[in-house]
Amino acid sequence: MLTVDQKAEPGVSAEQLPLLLGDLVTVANRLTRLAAQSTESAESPAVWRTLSTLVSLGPVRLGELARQSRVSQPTMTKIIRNLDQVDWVKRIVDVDDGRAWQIAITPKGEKALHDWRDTLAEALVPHFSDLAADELEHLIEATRILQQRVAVGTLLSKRDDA
Amino acid sequence: MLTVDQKAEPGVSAEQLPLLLGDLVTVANRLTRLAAQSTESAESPAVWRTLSTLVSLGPVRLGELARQSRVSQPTMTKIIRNLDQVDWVKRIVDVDDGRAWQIAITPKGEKALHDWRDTLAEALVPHFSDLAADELEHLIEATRILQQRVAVGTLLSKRDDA
DNA sequence: GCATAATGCATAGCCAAGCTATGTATATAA
DNA sequence: TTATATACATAGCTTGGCTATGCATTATGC
Repeated sequence: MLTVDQKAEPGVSAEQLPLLLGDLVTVANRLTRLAAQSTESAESPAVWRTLSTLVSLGPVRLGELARQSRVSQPTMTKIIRNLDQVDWVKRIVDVDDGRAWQIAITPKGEKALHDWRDTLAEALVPHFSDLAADELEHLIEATRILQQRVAVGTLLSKRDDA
Repeated sequence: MLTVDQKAEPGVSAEQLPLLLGDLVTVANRLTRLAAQSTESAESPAVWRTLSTLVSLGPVRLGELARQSRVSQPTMTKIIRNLDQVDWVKRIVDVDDGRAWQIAITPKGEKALHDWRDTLAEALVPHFSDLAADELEHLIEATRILQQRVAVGTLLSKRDDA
């Protein structure tokens, strides 16, 4: 019976997966808009995404930060210039390479990110506070799965590194 | 036992929900970037989001479209101007109100959206094709839940309409 | 019916996040 | 040493965001 189940499931995902992905990406973008509008944040998702990456990875090269954020290097240069100006990140000379910078989040940047997350939670909780336990479980697991799958370098083939 | 379970769950969600929402919004934004980068789409998420809304809702007023997309009206005016120029949407005189327009998606726009979704699926499937059946189930359910919750007008309190 | 207020959309102006192309300095390879 | 590659900055462009304002139409109040 387990063998039969395993044979059946790949077929299901092969049929459902493409449709799911379209819906998933669309609703993800809607959620991003909901977050932006409900927090009335003066900063953009790119800012929070960048700061989150620095918290997760620690100090990292500017180019690597761009890669992790899935944006071009000049875009990241611009984002960092803005964040540097408000002291949310700092540039550290990379002693191993005279061309490179290490970018690190500052305590001020960590606080800003923390504040944003608090504001976000407060704004969004009313949309989700009546979730049933199993629904909440789905969201928790889906978040975990997505975090794993969107992480840079996890593609099954080498295409993601191309 | 059911009563005990129900009493326990609200407490869990009250503690976990804020943290989950921060992670969820962050990963949603990452997914949007993954989608944009892997499809190499010349169009932005705002375009696909707008076209998707028109498919879902049918012809709708420009201002209502802005509201459904959670952007300001002038922003939507700009987006529609671009979509009108490439014949992905059409403007229809609103016979009930001389100030208003009805905006509808064209067959050409529907095809463009369909093509994008195909391209998206093709690009993203390698990231998700090895999902276990239960993982896939979590994503499917989470997508359904999010679609419900980000829909305009579903907030528990009236704040979303303010 | 007329005056006033409200509404729907367009325009204006600004900013930030995206991109590709190019430039400059440094590091690596031959 | 020279040629090539790499890391980041700059330049220029576009689009999606915003608020403020303008204009025409509609709704409301008297």
